[in-house]
Amino acid sequence: MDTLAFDTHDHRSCIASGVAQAEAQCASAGLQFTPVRRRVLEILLAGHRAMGAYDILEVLREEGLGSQPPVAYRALDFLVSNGFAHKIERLNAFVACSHMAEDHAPAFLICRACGSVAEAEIRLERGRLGEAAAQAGFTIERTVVEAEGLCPNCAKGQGA
Amino acid sequence: MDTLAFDTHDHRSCIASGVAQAEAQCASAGLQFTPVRRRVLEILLAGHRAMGAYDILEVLREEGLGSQPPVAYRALDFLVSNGFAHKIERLNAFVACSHMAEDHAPAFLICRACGSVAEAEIRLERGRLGEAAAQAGFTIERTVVEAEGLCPNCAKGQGA
DNA sequence: TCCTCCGGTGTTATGATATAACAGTTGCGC
DNA sequence: GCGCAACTGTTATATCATAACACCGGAGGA
Repeated sequence: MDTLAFDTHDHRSCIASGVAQAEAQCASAGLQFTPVRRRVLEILLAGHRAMGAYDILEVLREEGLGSQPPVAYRALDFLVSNGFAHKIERLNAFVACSHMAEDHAPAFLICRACGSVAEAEIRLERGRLGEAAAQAGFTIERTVVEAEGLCPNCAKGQGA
Repeated sequence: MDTLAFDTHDHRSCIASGVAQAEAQCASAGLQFTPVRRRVLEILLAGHRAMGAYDILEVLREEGLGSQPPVAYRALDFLVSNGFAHKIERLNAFVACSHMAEDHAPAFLICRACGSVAEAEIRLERGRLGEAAAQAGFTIERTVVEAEGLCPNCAKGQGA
């Protein structure tokens, strides 16, 4: 469980190491880690929270890296399909992946008060839903697991 | 596990019993089961699959029950908040609940080929994510669990 | 009885999210 | 040089969702 998102910390290193990992994986997989893609990943890593495509687009626009939605969506598609970022369906938003090295099925804890998002790993296939799916003959290819609630910081502050 | 959605069946009875259950629960909880709300639930039960708000709106419109988006969204909000229907975040769509009697955390199996959706029940809080969340001090209030893949029927037909 | 409040409905307008389609560019191998 | 493939830039539009306000009708008190 990665509770980083709920703690204060210096994440300059997250950004650097995230980008470095992505770069390395792209190099070894023959994928193009272009400026726009790199920049979008940096923005996500820097935000360290879920960001909408249009939030990201705004940053890109200020930097002259592209000003139309498809620019952001294409970069995000690339990052998501290659496991460098994830989409939070519940929020229609994106976060940088915090376990880039491993192949994994992501799960998220989303704080409804402060919007922070923590990434966990869950092997749904091995749990009850997985059993039920197997029994029904259903082949799971992809999972969306998102829990919404209150993070420790916000729970302290307001109780509800 | 409810694999109904993957079997052929006569679901006139699903519709009747679903509506009856909702009606009974509304009566006992002092909620208004108005014509629009009833009709939207019927449409969802009849579809027996995930439907977009605008799909539903189109039916309502043909029947003179309202023609603007808020009409559909309000009825859907009512049904979802009271557990008579669920939203599939992955599809931005809605399905009638198949376990109306029980208080439950829904989980879904979504076939990417035919679009059918089966509802299962899962107690995420009791699984690994629940443990991790508890350990991190995170309070889970609501969960989104959706597995995408191939249902048995589509797997037979096309393999991939 | 009448009034007021409240929840629901009808409508306009708009916001937010996402993609289709096509032109232009660059790098690469033949 | 040429064709191809991948990426980018842009226009236009599709799709999903809600804010805001007017109206209506029933419940309950004065």
